[in-house]
Amino acid sequence: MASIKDVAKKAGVSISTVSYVISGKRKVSEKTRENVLYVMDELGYRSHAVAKALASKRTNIIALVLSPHKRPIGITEMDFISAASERAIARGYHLTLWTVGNDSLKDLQELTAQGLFDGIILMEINDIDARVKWLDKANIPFEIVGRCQDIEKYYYTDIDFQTTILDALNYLKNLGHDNIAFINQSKEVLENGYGPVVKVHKYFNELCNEMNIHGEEFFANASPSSGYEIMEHIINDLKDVSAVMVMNDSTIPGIFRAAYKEMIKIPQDISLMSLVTSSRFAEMMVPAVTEMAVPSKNIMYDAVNSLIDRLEGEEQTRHGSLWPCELNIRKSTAEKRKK
Amino acid sequence: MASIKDVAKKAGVSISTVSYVISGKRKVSEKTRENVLYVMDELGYRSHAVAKALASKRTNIIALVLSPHKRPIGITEMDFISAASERAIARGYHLTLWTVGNDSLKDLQELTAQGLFDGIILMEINDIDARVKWLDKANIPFEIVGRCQDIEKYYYTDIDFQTTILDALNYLKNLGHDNIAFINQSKEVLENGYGPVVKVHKYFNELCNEMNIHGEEFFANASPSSGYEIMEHIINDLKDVSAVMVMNDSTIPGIFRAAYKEMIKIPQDISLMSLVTSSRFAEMMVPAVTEMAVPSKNIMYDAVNSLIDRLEGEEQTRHGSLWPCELNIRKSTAEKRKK
DNA sequence: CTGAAAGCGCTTACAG
DNA sequence: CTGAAAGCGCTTACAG
Repeated sequence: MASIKDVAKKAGVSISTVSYVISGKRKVSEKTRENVLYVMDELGYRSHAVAKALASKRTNIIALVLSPHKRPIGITEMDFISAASERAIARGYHLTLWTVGNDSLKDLQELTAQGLFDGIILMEINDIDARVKWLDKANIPFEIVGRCQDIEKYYYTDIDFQTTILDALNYLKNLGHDNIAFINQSKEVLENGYGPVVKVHKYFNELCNEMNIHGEEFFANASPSSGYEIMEHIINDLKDVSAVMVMNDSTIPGIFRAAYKEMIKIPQDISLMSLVTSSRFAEMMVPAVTEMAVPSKNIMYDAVNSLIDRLEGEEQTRHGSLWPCELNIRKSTAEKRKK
Repeated sequence: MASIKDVAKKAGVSISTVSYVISGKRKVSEKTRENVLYVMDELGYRSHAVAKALASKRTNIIALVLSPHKRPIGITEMDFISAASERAIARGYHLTLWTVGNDSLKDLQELTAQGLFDGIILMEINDIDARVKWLDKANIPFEIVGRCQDIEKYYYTDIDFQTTILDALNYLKNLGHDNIAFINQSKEVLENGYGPVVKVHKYFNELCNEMNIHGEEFFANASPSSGYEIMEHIINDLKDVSAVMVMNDSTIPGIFRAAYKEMIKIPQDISLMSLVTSSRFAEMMVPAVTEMAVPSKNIMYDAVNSLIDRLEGEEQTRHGSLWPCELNIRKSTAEKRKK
């Protein structure tokens, strides 16, 4: 519990000198410096984060905002969180988790008013997002993980959905699949303008056209039963479909159940591929699911670094970066079977 | 950005009066009180968390310590984290995630020295845990999620493993299973004294004896392939085993794979039951797995409440509480088949 | 019932 | 190269 005052007294120098030894913001003679350092070590001095924050107007804490009620925290979200926490700590910051309720704008205002956070990382972005506008106007440093309207005005990191869908379709097409069903998230989420769903919806349809693939899109709730229903429909009514793509992890167990019930083998009869998933999830399925895996580490490293760089006043050349998902070929996809 | 000073000036009272209106720690005449409240609202005053923390020596931040490198964060951990964050926010606190590296004691010392945290929640406890002793000696309020040596000296919340195993064995026995294989975590983890593994190891063997069940315990790494190997062995070499119990989520996909390969049906030929799992995980399996689900909300609510109660100087009657896992019967268990 | 003032442990302009 | 001092925005004993 030694304070800077104790160190100063014992070292026979002023408080400011100790402070400058620590921060390096002013030249200190080598002799005093060494002496101060020695005393600091002897007393086991650690700077008091709160006092430092009050004086310097910097807390070294950043907040990650999540709304678990709107979008439950799954493995993918968890990967984001731990990557962010790791990166923040590595750069000398703390990461706090701020789980907001329904009125997320109001919660965000509460959060920032306390002056506890140097910066904010916003996830689960809608195309028109009141929080983004407010943070911008309030002049609070923030980083978007996702994209929204006028994204070029802000700092962001996101998945490159276009490349992701292109890579996925290419992979399936090379296996001979040219009639593909795609299970997206719910229509409601699409209409709310949730970025990933909007983008994937757009690119899937565009790229199928360009690539001469017959693509049919379905919207499912985040539940196994919803996946079950749609898969039943695909198996029974759409006999030409030979591959199913999903961007809705929760439906996957239902898809397997329907296939099992209808005696359809994955991948022999129908190939299954998951988009924007966590590897840890895809590996848990039996058979393990071929996926386009979210590069969560890359994304969060970028986001946290960009935010902290700005907080520390570094030059910013970058405004945003996009990371495609990575193809992990596992056991749920195979060549289209000859009829 | 209105400060307490602005409010005081505009309301025509002293700073201390404003402060006392906010805290309620001193009687203020109804008239002044209302006036101050009115001005506060008008100026949109919010107390500055950092200044408040420095003056009051209370930051209202608690830290949750995790070591993701030792024990990757799965769905169960995630449930703990979000329950804790939710509870903390509901009580006016922030929850920060502190992910420590290999030398977790040193990291913990760093963490606490900064004076940023009012209290600490420690998870992933070993039977002999240097961090517990150190926190105790340093007189830092902390709560243990788990148990260790001399646990009655500390505050803790944990799973009631004895009841959990008892309930699980009873359930299986009532289905006619009296020859049960149990897949625990690795021998290494057991020898390191990791609480859940030590306890389940003990109770499984004790209770099987008492209940006249033939129980055989296996130790597996946290990987599908490890589950695959053991399940192959069970199927081929232990023909009398009719039920498998697991406390090692990561092995489960491997167990299913081995069953599938050996043409063993779950649950018709062998029942499968998972212990200390998250429902979200168990429901993802096909078939959905019968489990003893971790009551993560209850546990974290208890832990966070107990810690905050102590921080706020409330009387503590409770020292520790134990929560049994809850039986969720799903599709992976059935009556023992007649030979 | 209320105010003036010290103090929390730092940072940083000001002065020498 | 270094020190004395103001100030960050609060809380709380002290005084009346």
